[in-house]
Amino acid sequence: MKVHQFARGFWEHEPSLTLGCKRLRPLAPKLSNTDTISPPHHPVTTFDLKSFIKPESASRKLGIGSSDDNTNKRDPSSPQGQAETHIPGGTRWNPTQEQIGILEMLYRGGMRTPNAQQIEQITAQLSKYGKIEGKNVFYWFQNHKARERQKQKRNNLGLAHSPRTTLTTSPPFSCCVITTMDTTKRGEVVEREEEDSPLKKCRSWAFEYLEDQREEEHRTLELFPLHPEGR
Amino acid sequence: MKVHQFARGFWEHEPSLTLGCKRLRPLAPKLSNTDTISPPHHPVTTFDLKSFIKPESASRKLGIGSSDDNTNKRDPSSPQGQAETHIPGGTRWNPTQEQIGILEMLYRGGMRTPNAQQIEQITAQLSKYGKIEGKNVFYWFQNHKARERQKQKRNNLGLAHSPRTTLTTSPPFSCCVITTMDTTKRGEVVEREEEDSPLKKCRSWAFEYLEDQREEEHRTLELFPLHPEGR
DNA sequence: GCAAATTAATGATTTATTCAAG
DNA sequence: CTTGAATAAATCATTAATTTGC
Repeated sequence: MKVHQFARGFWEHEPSLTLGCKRLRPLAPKLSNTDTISPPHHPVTTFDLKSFIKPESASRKLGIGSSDDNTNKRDPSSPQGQAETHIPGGTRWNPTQEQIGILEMLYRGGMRTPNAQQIEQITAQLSKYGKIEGKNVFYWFQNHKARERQKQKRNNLGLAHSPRTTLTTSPPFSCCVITTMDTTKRGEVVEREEEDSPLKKCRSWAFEYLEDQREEEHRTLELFPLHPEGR
Repeated sequence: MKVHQFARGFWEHEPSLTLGCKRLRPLAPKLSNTDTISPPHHPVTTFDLKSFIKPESASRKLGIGSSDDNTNKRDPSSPQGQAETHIPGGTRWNPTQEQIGILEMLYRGGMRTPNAQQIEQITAQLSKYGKIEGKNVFYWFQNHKARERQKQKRNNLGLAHSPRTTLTTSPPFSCCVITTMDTTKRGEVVEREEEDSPLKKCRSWAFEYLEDQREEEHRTLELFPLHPEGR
């Protein structure tokens, strides 16, 4: 691996003096990290996070085994069927097929920037299919939205205009392909796990969730913060 | 009507504040931030949460319209969807003198992007001087950093530089920028300690906090992902 | 058939912009 | 006009695909 990491964006300061004086004092043994003090957060989202990880450091290993409280649970009974095993213990979120499916469905359904409450609910649902945190959901929407935009922009450049705006990308939502699914509701884990079952459930949940959200809008909405997360 | 959810702001809520809106409901047992923050032990805390509000598009509105979403989007005339949906009482943070003082001190001390844990601690401290939430702290750093940069850029342009490049903008952090503190910087602005304790304490806290942070860095840092958000 | 070496995707952060409260 | 808040755009970084040499 390489770790090149240089300060980005200095268009703002020239190489004039100081360079040499920059980092005297090691006090920031930040390994190879950025200059800031640490990891960050987000606008409203704040999630948190891991901080310094040294790519090559051997220390970080996945499975550390000790999973204290929250550790992952890697889906409960998930047959998942995939031969794969990414049980990462630790790095970035690696979405499962089901999770992606639900997210895309929500996206197609019109969701773009879910609020905290929605994120929480979505996360709760998705966690049935694999380890996931709220921030992952948040990021997914941010990235997906941005990348769909890029993609689209690229396409537009190629061919401008055209009255046909039918796009496969994000249909109005109402129409759904999902409808029927399985009437069993989003009941929790239905034990019958067939290969189709999981996906089916996902779709079902997403569909209902969107429906609920729509109703919510009509209704008043409670606003109040939700809980924090207890840390 | 609109009233959308507005969950904004939860990040960390203060125990008692409440905006006067409807926010009954105790919700989660958040820890009191003023209290000690050390929970069991979490490597880096995780804040989580966010809020984001989608004006109203998400579900319904979008649905009906044609897929304009990807079609053109980015219509210059229509900036972003934010706007509207403003809560009545929702007001924005109005920092007190003490709070600003501490924040600036931390900034001068090199802090630029505090992580969740740091934000939490800072917030706890600042809440002694007025209502404040974690996100306010986060935003403050974001904005301050960005605006210092702008300011600096403007200056550079105006003066075509000059050997003096005050690096107030983004010092790598290591350089001791901090020294100032109470050593009587210029003596002017500082009202000296005679003043009352408030400011003094602020400075004192900020100073010590930075010191602690530095030590922290030397010390180990655990790396490994961390837990999710609890709940 | 593998596994190092590349490359393509995409998760996670940071920076730039925008909007509006005061 | 200042600046808190929120989003979008740009980047960075890591993982999964894919390719390539053996």
